[in-house]
Amino acid sequence: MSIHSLWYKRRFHIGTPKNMEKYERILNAAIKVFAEQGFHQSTVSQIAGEAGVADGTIYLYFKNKDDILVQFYEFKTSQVFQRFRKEVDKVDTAVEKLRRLIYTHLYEFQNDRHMAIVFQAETHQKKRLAGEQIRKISKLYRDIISELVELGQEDGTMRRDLYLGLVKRFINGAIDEVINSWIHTDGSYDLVSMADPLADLIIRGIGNHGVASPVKVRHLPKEQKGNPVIT
Amino acid sequence: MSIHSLWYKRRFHIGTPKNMEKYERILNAAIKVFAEQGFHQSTVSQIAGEAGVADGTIYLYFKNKDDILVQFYEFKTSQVFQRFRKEVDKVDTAVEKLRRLIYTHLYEFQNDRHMAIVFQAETHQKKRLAGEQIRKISKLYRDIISELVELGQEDGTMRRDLYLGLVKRFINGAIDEVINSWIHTDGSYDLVSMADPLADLIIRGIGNHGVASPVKVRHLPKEQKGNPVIT
Amino acid sequence: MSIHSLWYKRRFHIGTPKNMEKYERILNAAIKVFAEQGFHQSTVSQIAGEAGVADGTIYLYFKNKDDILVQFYEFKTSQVFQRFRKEVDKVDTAVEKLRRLIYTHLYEFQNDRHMAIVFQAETHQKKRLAGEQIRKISKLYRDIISELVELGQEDGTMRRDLYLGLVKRFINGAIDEVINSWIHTDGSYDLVSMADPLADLIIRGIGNHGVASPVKVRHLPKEQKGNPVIT
Amino acid sequence: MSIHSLWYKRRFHIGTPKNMEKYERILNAAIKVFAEQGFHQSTVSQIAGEAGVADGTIYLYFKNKDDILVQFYEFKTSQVFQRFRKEVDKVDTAVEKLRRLIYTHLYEFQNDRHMAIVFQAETHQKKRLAGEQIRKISKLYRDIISELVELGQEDGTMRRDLYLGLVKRFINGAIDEVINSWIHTDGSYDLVSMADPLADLIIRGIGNHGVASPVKVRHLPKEQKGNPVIT
DNA sequence: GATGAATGAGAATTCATTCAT
DNA sequence: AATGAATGAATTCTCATTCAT
Repeated sequence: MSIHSLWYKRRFHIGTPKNMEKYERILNAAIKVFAEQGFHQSTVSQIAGEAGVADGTIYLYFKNKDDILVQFYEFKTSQVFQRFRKEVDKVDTAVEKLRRLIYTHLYEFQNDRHMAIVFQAETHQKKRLAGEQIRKISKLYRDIISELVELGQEDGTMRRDLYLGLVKRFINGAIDEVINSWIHTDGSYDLVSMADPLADLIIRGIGNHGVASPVKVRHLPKEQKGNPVIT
Repeated sequence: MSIHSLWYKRRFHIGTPKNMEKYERILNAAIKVFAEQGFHQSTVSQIAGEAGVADGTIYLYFKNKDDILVQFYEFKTSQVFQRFRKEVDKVDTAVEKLRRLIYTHLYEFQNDRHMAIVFQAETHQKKRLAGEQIRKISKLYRDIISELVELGQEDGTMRRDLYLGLVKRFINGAIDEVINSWIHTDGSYDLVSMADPLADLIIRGIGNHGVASPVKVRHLPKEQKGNPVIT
Repeated sequence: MSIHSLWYKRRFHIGTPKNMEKYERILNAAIKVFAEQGFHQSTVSQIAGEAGVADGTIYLYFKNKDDILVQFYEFKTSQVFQRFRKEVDKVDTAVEKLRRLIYTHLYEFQNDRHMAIVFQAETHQKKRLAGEQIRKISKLYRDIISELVELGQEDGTMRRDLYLGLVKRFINGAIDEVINSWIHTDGSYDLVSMADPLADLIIRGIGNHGVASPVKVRHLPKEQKGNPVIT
Repeated sequence: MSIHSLWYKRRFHIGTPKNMEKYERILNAAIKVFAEQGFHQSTVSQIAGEAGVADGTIYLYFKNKDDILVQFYEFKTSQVFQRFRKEVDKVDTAVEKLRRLIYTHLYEFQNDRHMAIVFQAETHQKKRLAGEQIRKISKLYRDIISELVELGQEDGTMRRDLYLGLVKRFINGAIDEVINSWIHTDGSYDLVSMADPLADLIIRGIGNHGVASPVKVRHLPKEQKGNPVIT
């Protein structure tokens, strides 16, 4: 009867604990291997070896190699991102929410380095294997930021002249790159300790407002807009 | 000396103009193909086809497939980044320099979309094929930012309490993600128009300073640092 | 004697009725699956699924996948062919015997389409998995024809100038192809209705004897024998 | 430029003689291997080995393993069958045409035993890989027979009470099985020598017409039609 | 006896790279 | 220099068979 494949069970959460254990073992092994070598450089054999199962066993739990990445997002990453939401909901003010988002983000990624590496690498691919899943997660993340900024605008702690679409990317990107750097220095420092200074930068910017000379938001002359003057 | 390979010549720019033309043709074809399919999904045959040369010809100009990516960074990307340096040097104040950096960055990436896509995707891989080149470019970029921030601190337009290592990433990340978003929406809007608002965000932050309630830089209680309190 | 396999019992018909029932269930399921997909395209899992048993159970009743085909011939097909013998024995004249053979053949194959399909397909393979069984059955079939023709020659209803080896194939082939055509048109017409006209053709041939111009059994000129004259 | 694949050239006959030579070498090697082991038991490696090329080379000339079989029918078998048509057209009377068809058929199959084996085996599969090609060839063959019989009916040498659809299968099947038998006895006798006796059987049938007792076309009693009486 | 998860040998296919022309 | 046919190592995936439960 068995079509020799259990992966669909997983999708619908009907697995027995025993199988679940092996499923997670393979998934974690895969993430480790992906983190070390990148998705395309990794072979199914390596994953099987790392998980301590036979090559064929992988295919009982995953449709194919790509599906491992898909499920990484669906099953592992989205768990983490749902935790962001929960954490953010625990505090009330916009600024506190932002701090907590950043803190949790860095905290979770620091505590699961392999996930962090795979997430950062694969999410930046244009042709992504797990496009659907990534889109769902990104949406969740940007929704959190949107809410948070809108709240801040209401309670007066955040500027009202902000283009939300840009702000979301601005915040997201700043956090992302801090994580990236940490990854590429092999996690040699405490990522979480960057949370507060980073939140501070996002909120206050790097300008020295109102102190010495107030920032003159001097825009580039119009003619430069269309074409950068390479004088 | 039956030279069946010219790639080392290229590296040191000793190619004849005629060959140079073919070299660039192949490199551009490769970037286009990489942008469309990702490095690993692209085949040497596809690149050759796009460049209008035979498969074997690729190996007269490049050591191997990986080398194409290496030279993309060495030859193409670094050109662009050197232009950043030039542009930034043209203005004097820190804030102007920052604006010009962002502007040029977005401008150049918007004008060479294939480069932008390949750069964003491949640069985020941990196991990078062109690690050395990327590091050089990143260094160049971060040096520009460092200088710029230090200048700003001297002339009083930028905060003096900034951890430079973090600021660099903060700025880099914010710009990066704005580009990423643009790529993933298929470049449907004018990326360059984001330059000024983005510079503004980086300088002023999102906080509403001195207006209503000044931002209380309230740090999370100490005990939360080690472990996020999931209360 | 931890017997984890009963297949040898089956071979000698010592199974208990209960097991026999499961044995037949699996065999029929296999034939159905083989008929639909061909032997090589069919998987043991599919057969198990069709039979409503676990994959491993198959191996309690059959030595391996090939053995299913072997037993198909040994157990199923040979039953049918023995029925041919019985039917033929019921009538006395050669012509009646031939008619009855054809009729029964078409009748049985029409009534067990899966058997017909598997039989026709697998019997024509040169490297046959069940070679021994097929040979036995073919022998049985040809023996029937031999007897029948010899009888016909004795009672004067059949020509005496026949090369028996050829006649057997002639008859066998004609019947076979009629069944084949029926299979490949998805059994859309009544196969049994072909019995009489087919018998007629075998007995009378297609020639218009003694009516208009008697068939001149004109043989090709000698020189054409060794090599077809492609004039 | 090359997509590393030449098979489409072959399809449209644009190959250079040199490539053509290799194409035919592979095709013949494949047919030999298929004949010896059956299509499914044969591996691409075996074919490559037999042809004296690398495994990958196969894929320059054939889309995939299945395509080898498809092209066997399209390129090799159909050539042979077109020769049947030519031969048949060379003579005028129906009976001569039939003799020549049978003769050529046996002659060609005897002279290309591997082709004969593969043709007989794969053509009888219900789920055929080269269904389209087989259908074309079968049509061609049956058209020849149709014409031939119709001609015979006109010139009075063939019976007018024939159901053409059945006659075609009757003739086809008789020839087929003679070839089959020859294959399965490892071609130990002269197949072509069967041509005349076989043609004779087809034309005259096995009945002893007009000599002793004329064949009473006695049909089985009606009640036996629906259900064979297994008394 | 029955099960079905696990195994791993084996097969098809791809593609970077070479090299004779 | 340029070509592109040929190569064969490497990889994914399948599935018959086993065996602990």
